[in-house]
Amino acid sequence: MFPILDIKQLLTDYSAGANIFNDRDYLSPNLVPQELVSRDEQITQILQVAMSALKGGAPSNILMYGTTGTGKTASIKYVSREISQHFHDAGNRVPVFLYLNCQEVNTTYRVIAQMCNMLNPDEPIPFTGLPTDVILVELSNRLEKACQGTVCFVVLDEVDVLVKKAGDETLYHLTRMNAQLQSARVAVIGISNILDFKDLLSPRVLSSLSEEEILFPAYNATELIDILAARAARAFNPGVLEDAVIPLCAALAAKENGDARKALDLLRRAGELAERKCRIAVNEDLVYQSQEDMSRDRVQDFVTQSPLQQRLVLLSIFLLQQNGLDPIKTGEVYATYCELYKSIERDNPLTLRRVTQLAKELSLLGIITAQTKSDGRRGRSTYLKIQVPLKQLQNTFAADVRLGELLAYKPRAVRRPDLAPVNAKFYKKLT
DNA sequence: TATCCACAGGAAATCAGGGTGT
DNA sequence: ACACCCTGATTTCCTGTGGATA
Repeated sequence: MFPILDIKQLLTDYSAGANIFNDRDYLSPNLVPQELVSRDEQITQILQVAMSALKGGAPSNILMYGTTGTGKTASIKYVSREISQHFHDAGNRVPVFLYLNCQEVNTTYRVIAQMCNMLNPDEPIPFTGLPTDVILVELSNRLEKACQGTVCFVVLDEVDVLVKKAGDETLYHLTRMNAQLQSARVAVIGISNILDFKDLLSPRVLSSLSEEEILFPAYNATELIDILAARAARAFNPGVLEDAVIPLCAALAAKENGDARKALDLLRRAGELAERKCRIAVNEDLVYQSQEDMSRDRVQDFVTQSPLQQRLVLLSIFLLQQNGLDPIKTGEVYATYCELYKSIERDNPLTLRRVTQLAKELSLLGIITAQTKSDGRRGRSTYLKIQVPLKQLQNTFAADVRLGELLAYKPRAVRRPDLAPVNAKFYKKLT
């Protein structure tokens, strides 16, 4: 017989816990609050530039910088909401704000197509197939129709991702758009997470895009406390947060680059944990636990969602580290990857070039560290090391249908450390 | 001090898979 | 049916490099 799940008991337990949340949406990083903490200066700047364009001046393009969770996106959304409301209330033509996230929309074609679709959803542009210059013409037609006599603000969030991937051609087209338009005008607002974004731009784009630059510094712990307190007052029911909770979330997030998004996430998770555990209040312990959960979930999500090749590369590094190899060099990782790959697939493994690329991606995600060092005559290589708890990775791999059984595998580099280091000829033979 | 190792990583090409208009 | 387009993943080709060692 299966044990019988006592639903009634669970329900009773659950109801006995306090009602933690009043409205958890207030802890969502996507919510644009009524008041933005510590961003008056930046908001004023955006507003000035935008209003000058709306009064008929030549629209200036804006570049906004700052690391993740410093309020860039929230500020621009806040300003666009206020401006739209203002023009609406005054009975004037409301300016158009097109918001695009370049993490998702990351090629010239897609940006232009997406803008077209936002301006006129009734005639969708196919997601591939058409030449880019054709949809550029279509875009200027649609801008002319939709923004007659007013300004279209094109907000390109995470614009650095777009430029890194597709170059600055998109920005070039957009900043030149005004020359072709009769009654509508376009202003580009680029939001970048990296501070040296301008280095990625060619001079022809740089001069027009960086007409106005606005810097968003990281929040310090005090500012984060203000932000959290304002949100928590609406998100939680009175009395459920212990006093130390908000300062702790703020301190933990301040340590990690002053990321408000992270601070909010931490607070929300702590609340959810209290709810699940039927507690009557949120305390420090729950915050620490949530922090652990966040790191675990991040790794788990990555491993379960990434493609086979990426998982194999991570597994190779894991096995080498698990078996005590130190340091772990790219060459050994590649050899191990090939061994693993051949044991589960018949066709060719990836080349070394691609595997180094995948390893680089792992290090960008913070799952491993990669440090390039020279061993003199024994060559130059990158030393890799896993940054998350090995136990955590082991559990995640163990649950992987395809890779679970490979956990017991001992890489050649571990079995026969006496063998000569792998070299270019060796790789040729493998691929 | 010139050499040489074991890669790093940029650039361009290729491939397969999804489309388009005529 | 055909010529042409866009995309993401990958390969191919290549030049560059830090520093122990001959």
